[in-house]
Amino acid sequence: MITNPRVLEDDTPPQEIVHREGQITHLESVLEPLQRGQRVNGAFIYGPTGAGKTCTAEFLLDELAESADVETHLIDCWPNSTFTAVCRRLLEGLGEVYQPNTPTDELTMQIREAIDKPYVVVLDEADQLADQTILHELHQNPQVTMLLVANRHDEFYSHLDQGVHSRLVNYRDVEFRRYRDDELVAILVDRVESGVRPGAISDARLREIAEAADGDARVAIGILRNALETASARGASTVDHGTVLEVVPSARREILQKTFSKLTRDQRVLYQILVEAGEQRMGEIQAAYRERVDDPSARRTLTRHLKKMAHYDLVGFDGENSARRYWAATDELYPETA
DNA sequence: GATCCACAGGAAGGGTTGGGGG
DNA sequence: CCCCCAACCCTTCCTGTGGATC
Repeated sequence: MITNPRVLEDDTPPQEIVHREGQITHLESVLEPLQRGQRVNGAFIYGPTGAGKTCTAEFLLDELAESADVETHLIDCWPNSTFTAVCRRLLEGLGEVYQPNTPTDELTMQIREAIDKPYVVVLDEADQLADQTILHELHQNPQVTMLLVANRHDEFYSHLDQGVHSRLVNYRDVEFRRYRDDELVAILVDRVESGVRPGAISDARLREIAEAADGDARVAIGILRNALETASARGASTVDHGTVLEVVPSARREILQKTFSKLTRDQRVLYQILVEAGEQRMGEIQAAYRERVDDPSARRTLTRHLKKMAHYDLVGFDGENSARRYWAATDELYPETA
């Protein structure tokens, strides 16, 4: 049934980017002066997960690298949130040797010297940067064009310090909204055409998958793959309605599991507490946490964890200051660890 | 409306870790 | 093998603010 498993992985780039023409045109026009060797400030790309931000950014980088004399690079700031970590990725991308324990000002100099022609860098998950010095540094380099990618526009800008903020004012904003169902169907069709035996899955099934995915392309592709694998394991020749409905939870759980695996012990305990107790305030969470852990971390650390988990969409919260309440975003129990 | 409380989140300092050089 | 240094994560301290209470 599946002829090319690779195209059913959510991190495989699509044959062609569908339904992002507006954003692509906009970004191309922003980057266009690079073709004539002129300086370009950059852009701020924002929207929910699974809306095609990273995918589109990668596409633009490839396109640029082919058409103009520019160096391009994409850095995921989620695992590279510190100044040094980003510098390290930058240097590696520039073909330089990164020497551990180099003082930060030397790293800065090394990067300045290594950038000897126009350089376009995508900082994916830019809202995860713990230190904004790198934004400052890259911005003031006339050779560098930054494409910043994050989930929420206002949240990102409000966390910038004044100096950086005022410099990014003239960055162009490019919004990616959730995909509509018909757009998700088009994305799935693209995958099916290049990786699935013709006739194995009908348009009606693809539409059901799109509806269940709730605007998230990554989820949609996950459901598609699960449905095909399940049907084919049963020896069926086509995917039926029941199979789609049946695999939705496991496809979602699969994505959740990936996220779970990145959590620390403290984060797992916090999540468990929220699943079991429902909506909680910080004081209650901390009390429950202290009962379960021998060497509890401080309150400040816990709020940091919760914030981070909220970014993963594992935890939700609402309210300001003393009115704040946290809850688990799903009711999926943390898988037992041996 | 004054006061207190609970909390968020910034800033600064310390402990720990790990690589490099003597 | 030991010391130094940088990084990084955590803690402590602090300020600001919304909500509750009287």
